[in-house]
Amino acid sequence: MLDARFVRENIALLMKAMENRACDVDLSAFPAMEEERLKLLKESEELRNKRNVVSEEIGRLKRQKQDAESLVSEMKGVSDRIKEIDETLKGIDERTGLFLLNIPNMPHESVPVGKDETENIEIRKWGEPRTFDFPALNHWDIAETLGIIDFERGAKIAGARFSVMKGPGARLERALMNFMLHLNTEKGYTEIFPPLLVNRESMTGTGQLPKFEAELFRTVDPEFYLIPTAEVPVTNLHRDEILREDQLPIYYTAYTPCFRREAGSYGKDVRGLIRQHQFNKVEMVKFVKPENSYDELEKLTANAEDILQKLGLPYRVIVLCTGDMGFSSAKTYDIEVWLPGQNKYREISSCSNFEDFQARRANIRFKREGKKGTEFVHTLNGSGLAIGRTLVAILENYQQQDGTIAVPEALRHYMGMDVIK
RNA sequence: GGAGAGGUGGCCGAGCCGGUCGAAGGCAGCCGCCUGCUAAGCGGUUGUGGGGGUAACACCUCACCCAGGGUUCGAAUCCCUGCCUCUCCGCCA
Repeated sequence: MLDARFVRENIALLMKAMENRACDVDLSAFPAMEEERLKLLKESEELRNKRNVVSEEIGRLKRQKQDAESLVSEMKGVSDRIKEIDETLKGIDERTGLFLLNIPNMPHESVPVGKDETENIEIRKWGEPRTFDFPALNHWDIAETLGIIDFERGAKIAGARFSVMKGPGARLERALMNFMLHLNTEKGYTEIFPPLLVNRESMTGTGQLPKFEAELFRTVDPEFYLIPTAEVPVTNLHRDEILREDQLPIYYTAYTPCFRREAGSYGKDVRGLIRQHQFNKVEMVKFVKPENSYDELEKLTANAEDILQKLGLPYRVIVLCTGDMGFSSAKTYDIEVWLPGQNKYREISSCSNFEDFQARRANIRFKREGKKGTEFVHTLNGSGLAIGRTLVAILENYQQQDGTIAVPEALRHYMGMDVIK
């Protein structure tokens, strides 16, 4: 969320930013709405002030057993008027609030302007895509042959976009989770295992709601939302808190299952493990001081890259252009891993700086030593990494002619085997 | 699931037969005094958000005693709803 004051004072700047984002929110009505809101607010407050003063006077008169009837009836009118104004004000507040909640974040100045994913820019590449002297298979073919992923039964017991991991497949999933958590915690991230169902406030805090309701799974009675990423519960850990300066930066890492409706993605990645309603992910989340957040973004991205390097998986890093960035982000790097089965790079991590966008929504502040007042922290997060897609990358990159999979060196300890066969 | 108790400032804890309560007292923190140093002691001070105001402070004002409604001239205090915590019983991994 952006600051109401900022919006009304920088309307032109903002309209340009929204255009770059290919976002169609119409900001033109906002200044007039704000003017009206502030006018009513002032009137309401003045009346309240009057009521406070006179009510005190009434109390004094009554204690002295004097007549206060005329004042009482006058204040009755004042209270009615306040109620009336507040009613109107409440309507405007709701509209303003909803309006602000639906405006995406402002892109950072370093973000390339572009309309969609075709205008993202490659920043760097690591590793050479391996060449095979046999036809490289898709991970679903590899996995089904090895009997380590069962898509059919996944569909039977749950539905499309669900799958069952089995034997070494299940073990590989677990190995990756442990490997990533170990690596991240060694780098100073504190491990968190949060609730997987959260309330509406948490979803609003990180920006999923109110705009993206259709992408979330929800329980009915009582109402909870299933997390689409650990970003939600972990960032909301400090919702409505004021942190001390010396607590920052805070680094968290969390393994969680993630649940996504994938509404509107019909026909996309229908086969295999790439796009599932339920998948596992290890996430990294940071709370930092504003002046450090872009350095922290670079470090965060490097941490995610390190995992791929240790696994020996070729990848590239791209910076998303203004038109392709997520709603809450000010700047995002995507890391794409090489998939021989598809002969292309596919997203495996997304690292973003949200600046104070989420912090303002979730009311996460900090207090500087010796300074008055509070400031919003900056929040960041990145996958480190999406486990399902990492597993896909391993199957496809480490496949061997005989259909077996060489286990990457770094995982052997966790797998207790060198080859999946 | 049944029966009770409760949610007050950074923490503990009064107030809760409505007005003098942004809220006693204690602790912690900060500033100063005292002191050879530390401790003790003394005095002062310390919340958040909005609006206005200032070059910046100061300052003025509104709101906030879990949340949302209601009663009232006036609510931390009374009423209703929700959420959360705790105790006992039952059930369960």
